[in-house]
Amino acid sequence: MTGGSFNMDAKCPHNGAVNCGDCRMNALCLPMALQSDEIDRLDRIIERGRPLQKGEYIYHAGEPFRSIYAVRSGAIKGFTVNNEGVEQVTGFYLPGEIFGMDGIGHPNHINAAVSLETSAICEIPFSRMEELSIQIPSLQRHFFTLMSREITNDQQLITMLSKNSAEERIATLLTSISVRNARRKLSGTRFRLPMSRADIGNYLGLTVETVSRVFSRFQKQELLAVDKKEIEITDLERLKSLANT
Amino acid sequence: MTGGSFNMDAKCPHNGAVNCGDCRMNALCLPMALQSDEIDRLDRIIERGRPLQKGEYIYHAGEPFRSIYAVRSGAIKGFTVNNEGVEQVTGFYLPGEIFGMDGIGHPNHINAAVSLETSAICEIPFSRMEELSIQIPSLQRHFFTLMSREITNDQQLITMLSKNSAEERIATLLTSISVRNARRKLSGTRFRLPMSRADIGNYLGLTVETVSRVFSRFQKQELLAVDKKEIEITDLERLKSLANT
DNA sequence: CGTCAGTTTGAGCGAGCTCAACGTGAGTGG
DNA sequence: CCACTCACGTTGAGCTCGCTCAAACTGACG
Repeated sequence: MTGGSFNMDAKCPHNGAVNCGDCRMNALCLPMALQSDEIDRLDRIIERGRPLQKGEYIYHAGEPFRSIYAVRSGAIKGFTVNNEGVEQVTGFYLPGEIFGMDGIGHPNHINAAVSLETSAICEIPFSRMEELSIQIPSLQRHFFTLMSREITNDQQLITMLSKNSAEERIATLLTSISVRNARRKLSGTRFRLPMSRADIGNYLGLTVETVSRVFSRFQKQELLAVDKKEIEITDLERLKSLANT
Repeated sequence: MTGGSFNMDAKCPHNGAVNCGDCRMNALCLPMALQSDEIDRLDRIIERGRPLQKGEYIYHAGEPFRSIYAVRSGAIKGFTVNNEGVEQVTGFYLPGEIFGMDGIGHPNHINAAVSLETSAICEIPFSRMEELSIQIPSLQRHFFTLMSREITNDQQLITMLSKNSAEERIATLLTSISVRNARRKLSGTRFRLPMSRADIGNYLGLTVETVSRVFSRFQKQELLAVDKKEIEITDLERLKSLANT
C-alpha cells in the first residue's frame, strides 16, 4: 500500500498548500462543512504524500481498508475487479472529490484506485475520521452527505447503462466533466480527458470502437472538436440536450 | 382499499414484535450492532405504522427527506424517476433490509419507494438517528457500513448492466433473492417473487419480453420451475454458475 | 361473462459488438 | 537519426442479442 510510505516533508510541486485552510480545493472538499478551528483538527489527521505517477495504485482490491482520500490534483480511476479478473470502472475522481468510500463497510477494499496522470491526494485515516466526526456533528453530517452522493451518482450511472444509447452516455459523461471543471473555475468547454477511450468505454458499458465512433460522429455534427484527449465542446447546449436528464 | 379497517393496536398477523428486541429481523437489521440497553434507546425513536398495501408509496421523489426505513415484512421497490418521467428501479428491499438512504445528502428524496405487496416497515427519523449515532459509536459505524453496502450493491449492478448478458443478469437476481431468503431462514429454492416481470426488466435493463423468454429458457433447461411468480430453483448450482461473480 | 393488467410467444430489425486492418505518436535501442 | 515496437485510437464489414411490434393467453375481479 502506497499510503504507508508517504513522506510528509516533501513539498508538492503542484500545490504549495500544505493544509486544508490554504488548499485551493477547500470549497469543494471535506473542509467546506467546517469552521476554521475544526478545519485545523481535521488538518492534523490528514496525511499528504508525494505525487503519484500515472498508473500508480492508491489501493488494490482486497487490501485492508484504512483510509479515504481526497484528490488535490490529477485524476483517479476507481474500479472493481470481478473474480474472472474483468475490470469495471465505477468512477473518475477529479480534484476536490473524495474516493475510497467503498471500503468502509468491509475489512478490505472492494475496489481498486489508480492514478490516471500525475496526481496529488490527501489520505484521511478512516478510524480517526470516525472519532473526529463524533466530536464534530457537522463533519458526520457532511460525511453522510458524501456517501449518499456516491450512491446517487452510482444510481445515475445505473439509469444510464439501463436506458441510454451510446451517444447519450458519452454526451452525459462529457457534460459531467464540463460541469465539474467549471466548478473548479476551469474551462467547461476546453479540457483534456484524463482517461483513455478504453476507460470511457468500460465505464459506460461500451466498446472502445463505439466510443471512438461516437466521438467522430459528434465531431461531424460540430458538437465537439476532438484531438486525441483534448476536447473542445463547440456546442455545449446541444450536447447537454443529448445528455441524460 | 381496506386500509381503514386496520387498527394500530391490533396484533400484526405477520409479526407480533412491537420492538426491536423481539423482532425476528433484529439479527439482520440495525440492532445487530448494538447492546441491549442501546437497542432500547434505538427502539424509542423508531415509529411503526399500519401495514402498507400493495402499490402504496412510502415516499415520492422530491418529498422532504425525514427518515430511513427498515423492512419488517413484505417487499419494497426503490426507483428513480428522471425528468422525462421514466422509472429506473434501483433496488428491491426484503425484510431486514434498510432503504431510503438516497435522501441523506439532499433536502428531498431523490428516489421513490413503493410497497410491492402488503408490507410492514419501521420508520427511523434520520435526525434523531444522527444524534443517537453520535452517542453510540457502534451505531455510527454500522450506519456507515450500511451506506457503504448500498454503494457496493449499486456497483455490482453497474457491472452487471455493463458486462452481463440477459441470462446472466436474471440468474444473478434469482441467486441474490435465494441467498437473502436463506439468510432469513426461508427456503432458498422455493419462493414467490414479489415483483412483476416489468419491474425485473426495468431493474436489469431488459424488456419484459426478454425477461419472460429467459424464464422460459431456464425452465426448458431445467434450472427453474416457474409458475407465474412462484419460483422453484431446481438446479441452484448451475444457476449460480451462470450468475455474475 | 367481459374487462384489464400482466405474461408469453413469434417475427423481424437494428444498435452496438466482434473481428480485422490500418494509422499515429511516444519510447527505445542500434 | 532512423528503424522498430508497442500502446492507443480510428475505421470498415458483418453478425448477433435483445429490442420493437404484434398477437394471443391467463387469471383476478367486477
